[in-house]
Amino acid sequence: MRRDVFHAISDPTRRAILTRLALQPMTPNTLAEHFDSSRQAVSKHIKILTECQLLTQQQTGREIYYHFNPRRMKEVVDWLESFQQLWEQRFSQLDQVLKKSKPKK
Amino acid sequence: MRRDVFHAISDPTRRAILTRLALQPMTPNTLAEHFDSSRQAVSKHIKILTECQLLTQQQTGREIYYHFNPRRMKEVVDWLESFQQLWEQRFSQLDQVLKKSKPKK
DNA sequence: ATTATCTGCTACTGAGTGGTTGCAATTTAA
DNA sequence: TTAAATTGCAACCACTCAGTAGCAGATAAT
Repeated sequence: MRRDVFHAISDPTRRAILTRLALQPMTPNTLAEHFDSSRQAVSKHIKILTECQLLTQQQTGREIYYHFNPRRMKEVVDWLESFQQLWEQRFSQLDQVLKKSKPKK
Repeated sequence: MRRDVFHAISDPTRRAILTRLALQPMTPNTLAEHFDSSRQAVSKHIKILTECQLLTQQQTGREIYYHFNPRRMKEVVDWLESFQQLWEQRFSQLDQVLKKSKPKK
């Protein structure tokens, strides 16, 4: 089963959950109150987010607080940055081609 | 049918396609030669990427060159940046709490 | 004119997804 | 001790997804 960060943030509900938990750690129950989805649906999203280490657990009694873990989000940031770099590099190569062809005219 | 950028980049093959096309515009056939997937599979990914405007077409004769369109990728960058901002803001709020509680000790 | 090439579209298949329901385990409250 | 609360897990359902195979339209080559 695929459990990578890109897949995790592809769902809008999961992105909303991440936003909530980035502001404040919460238990599944209190988290579910902020969404239209049921507790079980939210819990399933939490499981996916935990499995790819975007969330960490902190149990106190029967309650479990879930915290956002920014370390894994870096994977996405890194990909985007390298992609942007690639894209800009392509244009600089294009510039070189244009400079080389300029003297010919 | 869900056709947003986050879903589009959730597939590793599609990310590889985007990387290829960011370097150099290509036709589906030549693009498929760089992957293990069949032409039809690649073509399906191209369709998805085109529908969410991550790719643009440029037809010349019977060949269609697909170009990467960086504008839509900004949606992901923006979300990540606002998320990062949120995350850092949370810590600054935490700092304020710590500052307020410090005098008490 | 006929054949080959390039491409998109549709139907199909197996796997995965999001959601719901019910249940069991653990912890807290009465 | 008994009842309520919090949570995770498994089974199920309708839907989507990635991939394959076959076909049709348009263009290029012979």
